[in-house]
Amino acid sequence: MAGVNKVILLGNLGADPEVKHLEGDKVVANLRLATTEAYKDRAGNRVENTEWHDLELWDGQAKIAEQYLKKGMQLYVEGKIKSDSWQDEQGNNRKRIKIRVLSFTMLGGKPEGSSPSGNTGNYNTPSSGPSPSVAEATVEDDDLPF
Amino acid sequence: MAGVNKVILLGNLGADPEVKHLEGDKVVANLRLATTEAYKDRAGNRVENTEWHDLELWDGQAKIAEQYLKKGMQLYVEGKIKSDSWQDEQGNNRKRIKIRVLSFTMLGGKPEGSSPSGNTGNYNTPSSGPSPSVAEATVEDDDLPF
Amino acid sequence: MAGVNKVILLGNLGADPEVKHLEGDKVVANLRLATTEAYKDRAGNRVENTEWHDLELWDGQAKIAEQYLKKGMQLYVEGKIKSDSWQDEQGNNRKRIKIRVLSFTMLGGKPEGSSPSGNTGNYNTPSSGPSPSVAEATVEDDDLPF
Amino acid sequence: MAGVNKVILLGNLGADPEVKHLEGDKVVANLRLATTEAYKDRAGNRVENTEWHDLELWDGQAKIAEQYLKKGMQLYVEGKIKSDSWQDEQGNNRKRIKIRVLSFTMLGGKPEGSSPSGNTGNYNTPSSGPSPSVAEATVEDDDLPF
DNA sequence: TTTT
DNA sequence: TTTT
Repeated sequence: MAGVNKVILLGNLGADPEVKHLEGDKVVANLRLATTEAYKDRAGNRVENTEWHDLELWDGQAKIAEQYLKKGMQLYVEGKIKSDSWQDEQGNNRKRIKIRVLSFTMLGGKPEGSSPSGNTGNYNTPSSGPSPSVAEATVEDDDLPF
Repeated sequence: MAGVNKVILLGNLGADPEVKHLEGDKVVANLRLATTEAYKDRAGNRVENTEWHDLELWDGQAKIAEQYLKKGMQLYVEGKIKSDSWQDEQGNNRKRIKIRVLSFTMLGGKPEGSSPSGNTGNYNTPSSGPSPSVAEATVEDDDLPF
Repeated sequence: MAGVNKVILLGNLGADPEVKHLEGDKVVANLRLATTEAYKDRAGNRVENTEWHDLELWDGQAKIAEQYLKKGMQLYVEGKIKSDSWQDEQGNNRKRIKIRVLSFTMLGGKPEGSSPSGNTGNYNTPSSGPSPSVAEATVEDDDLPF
Repeated sequence: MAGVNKVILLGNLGADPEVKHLEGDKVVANLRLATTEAYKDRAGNRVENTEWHDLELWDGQAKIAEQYLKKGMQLYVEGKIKSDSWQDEQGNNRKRIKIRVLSFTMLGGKPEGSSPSGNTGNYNTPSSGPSPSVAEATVEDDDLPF
């Protein structure tokens, strides 16, 4: 029976993308995305809970990620859960879950009013952030705007 | 920054729920849900890909799961990704991901290939399926219909 | 700024699809889908609330809808909100909203145990429901399995 | 049968909230949210398509909206489709659809092209934007942080 | 107008 | 390891 396997995330990148160029023109990008949830506990104290997600993007999306995504940026992502299985060095069966990204939208990064100064290597250097022509587009799977 | 961490699944249960009654009236149910995706490969052959998800439900939801959910049933689920971290016997840091269920809806059905007659122990024995009063309701988190 | 406009529905068809074959091989199907919500009011009485949605499918999807979808069937749908504007006979500006379907999954129809007898023209005549080859596939936009 | 009726939107507010304080402490806020989609047409030209959504929030959410939401802000919204029916002045049956908001998250920002300085009356006057205690929280239905 |  |  056909099913549904859908993930929707909105959070911030913990690091710049890690991109690998494979043989046959394949490209894969891995991202770490943090989603933070805030609530009050029984004592009324504000508690924050952060979940880290491993995202995987391929080909056209991976290239866009490589070019535009930077540590700290806020991202909206749609994808699906995918598990990888392998054996570790001790021969144990291991399983890991990744989010295979199907589309994403860049929402910008640190809010306006924050000081961009001193952020060498930041996503909004050298000048003013992602180029509008990309920042305004939702990036679909296998979309190749180049 | 507030984020979004949302999972939507529609699939079939691979087994009856595993339910644990903990101290202090806490109840937890664990479910295995399969979501199947079908597509054609480059050669035009139909390929099926099944992903298995570990679901976790608590308290009121866990009790409903214990009473009504059975292997083979079709389920619509909303929840969020939650990771557990621990050390295994060899002292390795291990991480595992579960779907914390926030609401679910029973859709009936059983997986294809099962025998529609003579389903001893099936979810719709002894007579005619889940009681309407529950089968018709979406089960929200911390909902306690008893 | 790129945005998100996403609708997820799970409900039952109120009627067979209405299909129009337009010039240039274009096909459009219109569906009425009911989503029902049940809750208890303050007095503890069970209340049902049904919302009716106008769905629009095009081309390949429309043809699948024409062939397989029938009144009463249960459907999972993803799409987006689209508004149409026009002037009515009195010259008033009118606006109407439709759900443009991007993918759908057939979940079957009336639950097992219901009597299919006497349902002439029903979705599960003459024998045993939608053909597996289609019932098992999620139908994506512009997907043409014929 | 229990169903699903879910809407996910990410867009910008076209105006400040319209808030009405009703008898019995009820409060309702109406918002206009634009979601913009960009794509290339057959000729390769970039086309933008904006859809406007009518959002409705009640009580605690409406008060938060009144206090913090301003024209131009970027918002992530989850809700459901709700239709209102009435008769217009000519006695025609009319129907209108709103999005009943169940939770929302403020993402900051304002639409491109707006002037970042001299924003009198803007959402980040008089000083520095939404108070962190609210801006960081997702606002759930019937949540009353006051 | 669906479904339970 | 992000963000506020």
